[in-house]
Amino acid sequence: MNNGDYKYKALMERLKEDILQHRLSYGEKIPSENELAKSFSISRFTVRRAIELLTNEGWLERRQGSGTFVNSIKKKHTDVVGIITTYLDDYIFPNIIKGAEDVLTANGFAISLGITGNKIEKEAACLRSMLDQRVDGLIIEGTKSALPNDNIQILREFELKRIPVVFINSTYADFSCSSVLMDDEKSGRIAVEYLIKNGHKRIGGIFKSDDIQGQKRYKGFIESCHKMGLSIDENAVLWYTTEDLEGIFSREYSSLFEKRFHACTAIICYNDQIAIKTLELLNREGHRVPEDISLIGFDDSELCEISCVKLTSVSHAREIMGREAARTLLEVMEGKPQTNIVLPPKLVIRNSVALQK
Amino acid sequence: MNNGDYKYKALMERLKEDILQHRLSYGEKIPSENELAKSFSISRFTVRRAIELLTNEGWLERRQGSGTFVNSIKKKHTDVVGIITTYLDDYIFPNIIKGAEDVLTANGFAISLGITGNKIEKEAACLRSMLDQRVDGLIIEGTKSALPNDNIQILREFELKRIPVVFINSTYADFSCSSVLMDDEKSGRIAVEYLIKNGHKRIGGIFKSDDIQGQKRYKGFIESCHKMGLSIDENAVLWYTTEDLEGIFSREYSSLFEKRFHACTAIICYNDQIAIKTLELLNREGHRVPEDISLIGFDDSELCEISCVKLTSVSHAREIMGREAARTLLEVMEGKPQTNIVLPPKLVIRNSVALQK
DNA sequence: TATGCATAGTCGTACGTACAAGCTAACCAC
DNA sequence: GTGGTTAGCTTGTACGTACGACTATGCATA
Repeated sequence: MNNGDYKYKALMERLKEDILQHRLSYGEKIPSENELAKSFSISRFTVRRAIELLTNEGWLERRQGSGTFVNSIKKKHTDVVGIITTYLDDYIFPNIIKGAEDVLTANGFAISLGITGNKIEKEAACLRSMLDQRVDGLIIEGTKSALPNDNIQILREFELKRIPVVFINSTYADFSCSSVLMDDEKSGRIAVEYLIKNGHKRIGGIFKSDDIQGQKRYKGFIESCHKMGLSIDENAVLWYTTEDLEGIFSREYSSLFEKRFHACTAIICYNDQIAIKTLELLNREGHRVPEDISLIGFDDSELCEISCVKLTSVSHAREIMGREAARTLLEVMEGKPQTNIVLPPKLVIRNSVALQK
Repeated sequence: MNNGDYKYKALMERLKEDILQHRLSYGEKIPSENELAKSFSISRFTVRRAIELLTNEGWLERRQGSGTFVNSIKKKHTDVVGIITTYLDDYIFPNIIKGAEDVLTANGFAISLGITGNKIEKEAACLRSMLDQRVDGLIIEGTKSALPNDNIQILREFELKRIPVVFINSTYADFSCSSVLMDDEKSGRIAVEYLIKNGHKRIGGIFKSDDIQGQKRYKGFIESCHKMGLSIDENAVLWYTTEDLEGIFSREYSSLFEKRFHACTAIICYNDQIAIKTLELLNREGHRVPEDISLIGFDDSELCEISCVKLTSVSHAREIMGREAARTLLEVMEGKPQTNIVLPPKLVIRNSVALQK
């Protein structure tokens, strides 16, 4: 025995490895303490120490009078699943979480919740907390998914510990796992095609740059524009980040707004929240929606119905996304392979788009 | 040593008791293994076994070379706080949860979420899951708070394990702990007084019977009626339970509705959800709100703004309740005494109440 | 065939001993 | 006084031994 590598630790490692390599399989009885002691030339005390620690960690289960058995995976479960989203209290997030909650609690899982506020440091804290809590699985909506993200390091720890992860709404470029997404490019295309069908030719857009969803919706937007033979005025595409949100709709910036969009007959807004803010700004500046300018949003949230002008929007699956994410997670937890689900959006027509003559 | 009561368990119990009774205080060094062995006339091996188990449970901390110390409370923490509410995705619940989430994560706590759907069995499952997860504290909105509830048995386990509990919205009659409530009686009074001020004399009500909030709002309702010299037509007070909800607003029952409320000029509805459903039913039957009949709701939720007739409602503290509940919980976790906070409601006037001539 | 009992094998508790590793405080040399 | 050394304390690892508690199995008996 050399400095630091103790016999009981060696035995623990050996047994763990045997389990991971399936030399010992779940439910199987391992050799008795005396046998292990003899074959490793150590005392029974030391064997017991190793087995005790492995039992605490959930690898083994001892039955007095019978023997020691490799634990079935189930027993290692904490029966807690983590859900990390950017927001909780507004917009479509309560619905997504509820969908997941429905499925998970029906399957006997408790839920640990993390809210990032779309801040990378908060995401890191949430992820680490989930690891500390030893969740059995994780549903996560990525934070600033279009930017390089250091938290992938922490996600790799989930991989190492064989904790399944399902992404919703977006994925990180450098991390492969299951996902449940909207077909955001299609959403973008649907929006543009509807506007063009209504005679609009000069279409502006407001998109979120730090978010994959924003980029994909933009991609659908330009694709459809090209396909339909419309040129894109890059001046009429406004990009913003999470941190810009308050600024761009403030009074100081309304002249900027005017300048960028004055030639447009319609604006595609990254989501309903932006669409409503745009609507308010336009009204403030004396423009009427949809008579002077048409608006279209995304996600078909409750916001669409709140304003006086009911907002036309491209739908988000919401509860269904939550349910699908939970279902996918449960499948992966049972050993099934990764899957990537893409949900189809639908146009929900209301009153914010007018026919352009 | 007699059957079953082992020496190491006896020592464990003794040490635990010493800690709980503050004969050993946090951070203090306990006698060395050899001393304990001598004074209890057991071997050092047995002492080590007891101390090892207590260390695993978080009571003690060993430092090689220094000694064994009573753990400061902090170390026993899982840093997880449970939140159990009846619903999650709609109404005011996202706001309440968000308020609590804000405060808790700012203080380094993770959140475990339980949703009961106002079902007692689901509440039991949530509570047990929280115990399994060893949460450090619990914020709970009671399920069917006006009915006797067996889950108090489980809540007593929280008491035993010294896990602080804070109730929101309502409390259970037989279980005393901290709470953050709305002043629901006052809410009821405010609603009635506003209607009376607007000339209404025949006021009906729809209240939830399985819920303390429902009973308190009703109490405020009748108190104010008596004070203002109005008699109450019991026929015009409709009680319902969680399970009735779909039924009473269905088409088959609209004649019942008609019969109960035909003499009323105004109806006080248990909450905005009920008010909106009542509004829809009344519209369906050809009554106009507020011209033919006035409506008033509770909780000042987003629903108030959604319908074509904006709903006058008595406010709920929402985020503030969540924040206060979290703040209270953190205080109790730090050893401060129980507190019961009552938040004041406010009337939010919109368009669903007309002046009665 | 069904029942009950003895038994061998397993883990659980408990003792004693020895030495290693880590920490602290007292001590001594400067 | 300062700084390094060391003695003596603590917990950690490891051995051997003994017996108790529990389980499964198979044999003897009814």
